[in-house]
Amino acid sequence: MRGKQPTIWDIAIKLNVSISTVSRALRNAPDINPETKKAILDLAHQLDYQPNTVAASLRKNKTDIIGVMVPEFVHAYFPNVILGIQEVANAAGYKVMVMQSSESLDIEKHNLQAMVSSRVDGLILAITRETNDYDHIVAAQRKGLPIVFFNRIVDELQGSKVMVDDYTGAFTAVQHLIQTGCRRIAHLAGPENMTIGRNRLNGYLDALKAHQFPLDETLVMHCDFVEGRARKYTQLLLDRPDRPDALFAVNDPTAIEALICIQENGLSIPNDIALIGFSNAPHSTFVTPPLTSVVQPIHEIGQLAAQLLIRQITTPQQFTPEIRILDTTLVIRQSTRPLVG
Amino acid sequence: MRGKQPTIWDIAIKLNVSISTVSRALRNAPDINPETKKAILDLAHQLDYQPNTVAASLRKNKTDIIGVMVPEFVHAYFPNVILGIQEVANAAGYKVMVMQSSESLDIEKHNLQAMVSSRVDGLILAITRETNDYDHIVAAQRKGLPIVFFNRIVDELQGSKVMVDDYTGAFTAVQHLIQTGCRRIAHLAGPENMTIGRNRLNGYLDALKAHQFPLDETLVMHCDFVEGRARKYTQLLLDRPDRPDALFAVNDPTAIEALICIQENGLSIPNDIALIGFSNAPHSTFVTPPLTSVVQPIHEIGQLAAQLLIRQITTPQQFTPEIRILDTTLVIRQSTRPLVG
DNA sequence: ACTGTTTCCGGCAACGTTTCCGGTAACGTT
DNA sequence: AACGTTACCGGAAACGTTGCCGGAAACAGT
Repeated sequence: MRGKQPTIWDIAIKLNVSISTVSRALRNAPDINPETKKAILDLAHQLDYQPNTVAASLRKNKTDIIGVMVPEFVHAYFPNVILGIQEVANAAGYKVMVMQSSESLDIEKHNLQAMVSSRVDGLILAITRETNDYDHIVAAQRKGLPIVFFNRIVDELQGSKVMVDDYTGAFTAVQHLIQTGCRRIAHLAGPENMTIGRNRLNGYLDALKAHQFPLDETLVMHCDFVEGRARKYTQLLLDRPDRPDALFAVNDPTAIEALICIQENGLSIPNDIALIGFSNAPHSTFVTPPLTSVVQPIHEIGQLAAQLLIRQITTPQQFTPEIRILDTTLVIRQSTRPLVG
Repeated sequence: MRGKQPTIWDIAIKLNVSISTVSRALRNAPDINPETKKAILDLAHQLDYQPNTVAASLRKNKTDIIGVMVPEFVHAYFPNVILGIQEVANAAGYKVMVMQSSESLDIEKHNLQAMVSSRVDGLILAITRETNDYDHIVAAQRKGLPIVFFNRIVDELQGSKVMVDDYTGAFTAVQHLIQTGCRRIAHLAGPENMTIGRNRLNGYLDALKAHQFPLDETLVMHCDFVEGRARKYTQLLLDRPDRPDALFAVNDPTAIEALICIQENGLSIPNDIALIGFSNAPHSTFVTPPLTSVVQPIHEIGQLAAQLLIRQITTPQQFTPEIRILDTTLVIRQSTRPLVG
């Protein structure tokens, strides 16, 4: 930004008042004459004055910026929660600064540094799939940076967290597969160090157990959110003589990879293999057949995370970490068999 | 950010040097003794010192932040160009601040104000579909804010622009429909005030003309990027006695709406109706049938936009607006009929 | 011993705000 | 007439950097 921008100084001089008065007028403080205030506001408008927030931030020791870091945003999930975040953040007078770590721990560290250097007032964070030590995050927290976690939750970190009821969601999904006649159900799983992976796995396991299904550990494939792995592992499953007749995927992108693989093998969904995803990315409705999926309230996750963070920022003294668990619902489409009876 | 962070002052005192020296060490200036530099760097590391960039920005009159504003990022297009932007921006030492206008002119204005208030060094901008006056943008430019435009381009604005060869892309697409035997080709069009809409429309029209097709203006439906409209208009087309046998959509989200509508009417793609999209959002490969589409180099668009912007920021004196037009390629999948012969 | 040059460092003024601490004038109250 | 109160305003110090300018010391060349 090259061209000199007008400052409160310019306004003050032109109106023969002090900069204090101008400042008072601009952020409508009480101690000011309505007339002078109007004059200042008019001139400010006429000059198209835009306050220099970086100066204000320095002085106030507060940037009114909320940082958001997500592993990626080419799939629909994260953009949608960011939508929710922006909604409540903007309403509360905060700007939102989005960064993506591209599932890389190094970039995550680097971005985190940039965030604290930029003195964001708080951070909403979904860690990388490869984030396995948390020193950088703890260090930032110790510096006083409020962080709320979502989606990629990990027990080792403390702070507010918003998550969904992964266990029940998974349980219901697998139960539905069982009730529609599936007998060998495989799981394309997420990373086990995250609750998102562990809880969905446990829901899967417990649903099998509840229906007296034998446990076959070779049926859980750890795709761990890495692109392309679901496709490979699905192929492995299809090549087995005791091929499964259903797949429960840890999320929709994983499910869609599986779907493509299944169809490439000339198998039909759901007759040969039933398929359930998790997340309900919008385009899970576009694929053929439309994907049965465990829907989470994506938008609400973002809103809630922002609310918790803002509360922590504004009233830090009475802050205690809060863990919020939102409900999921199973949306049945055509990638699973119809319920008989 | 509550807890007091260490400053160069703390380092200076503890080491009995001046803050100037600390500053020199930190941004490795030449005039400094390697030993003192090492001592400072060590202590900085030990204290986990993170420079206060807002102070530095104020002093340097430069934030090293590039703003990006897009109408939305729940579809894959914009996230992907942002990826390209971040790549070159980060490599050049810039942070990226992303905002979305949600296709609302008011939000666009508001966000733009926030951007100039935050004193971003430059802006990469795709305007809203409802942006029809440009005063706010021109005002920002007059203040010295470098802006490069992409995707949503408009003749009334000047500045660097990166776009794709919409005309040729559209022409080739429609020509392909003709060559595969389609005889009544409709166009689900974009807004005509944007070159993206106008050029694709012209490509469509000229392709028809080049093959001596009669012009039927009732076959171009102005969907203008508004959600749901493509579906409605496709239904109108399908209800006509002289139903078209092909649709050329202004972009992929529009195409997918049309696809759903067609299938709901029990018609087959491409036999009853062939369909071509534009943009190649990744999930256009997931739908059934996979979408024939005009592919644009999305990633490259972002990279190029960032390069142009950074050049303008760093060497403003020798700046002249640059308009870059990237090539598209037609990727043929199964939503169009096979080429005979 | 003198100048000139190099190497390193400190002082200090900015950058544009906010905000505390007063101060003055006008007014009402005793 | 003296005082307290109110309403408004100005001065000035911060916030944490950067970067110019100058200065001291050390060293080289005459």
